[in-house]
Amino acid sequence: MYFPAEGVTKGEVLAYYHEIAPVLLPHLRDRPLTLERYPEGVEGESFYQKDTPAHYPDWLRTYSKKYRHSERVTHHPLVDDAADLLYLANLGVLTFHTFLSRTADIEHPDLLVIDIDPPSDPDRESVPQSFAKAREAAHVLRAELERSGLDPLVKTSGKRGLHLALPLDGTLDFAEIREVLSGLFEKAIAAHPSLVTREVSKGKKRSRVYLDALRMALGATVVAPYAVRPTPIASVSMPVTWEELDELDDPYLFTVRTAGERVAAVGDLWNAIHTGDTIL
DNA sequence: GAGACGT
DNA sequence: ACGTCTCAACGCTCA
DNA sequence: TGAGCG
Repeated sequence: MYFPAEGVTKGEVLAYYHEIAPVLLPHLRDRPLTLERYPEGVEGESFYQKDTPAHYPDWLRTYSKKYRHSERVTHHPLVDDAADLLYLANLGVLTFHTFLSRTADIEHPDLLVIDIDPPSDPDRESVPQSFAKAREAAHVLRAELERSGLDPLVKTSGKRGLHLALPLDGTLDFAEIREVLSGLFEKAIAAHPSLVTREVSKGKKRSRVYLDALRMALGATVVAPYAVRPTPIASVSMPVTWEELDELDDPYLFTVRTAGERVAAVGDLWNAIHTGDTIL
């Protein structure tokens, strides 16, 4: 029993990943992964795992990376097919976190992600209220990008926030992307100072949407679209259209129980990530 | 979830 | 034969 | 310098 509050079992999680594999796999392909594991279910202990222990099967490819403050080389798992995906899901992986670059050119991100992190003050703000601010901020960032002729994709994070994304052509490195992003954020903040901020507030209470350009870095990760999140209801990160977003007032609407049917109906709304080649 | 290690 | 431990890590800000 | 944060 992985999600006791909803009665969702480990078997259902595996069935979900199996069902969603055709749209999920292209987003994982060749991206080093960080795994977020809940081997005893969502109410049990959890841990992040970057390295691949020696006892993992040898058909599971890995990407080796030496971290500055780590003695050893870390062997990030790579997912090529449904077997790889299900092997890892069977270890209790709920959330797959992906690099923003691929193995072929690890220094140059092919994915720009903007994390819309809504206000978090449970005393002052309800989930619908803070999500409304996240939607507003998403529109502000979208409008700013559109001025450069760019139209980002959007998805729910599966928790309270939103993720905007653009495919990149791999010309710029992480530092250069951070610089572009900083400029974009400054413009957004200048236009809407009461809505968005780059300041981390003390006491983890915040009334504005937090924008963090530092998340575009080698080794930093983002929650993959369609990934399961460790919430009581087994919510998932779900791509949506901008029109849908305006009608959406529950960031937790999509779950392992409902996502399959939706994706069968609308396909992968983030498919453009694989074909686009935005030049910033 | 599973191996390493300690008791 | 069990119980316990481990399984990430960057760079900011504030005390 | 170190803990806390995202």
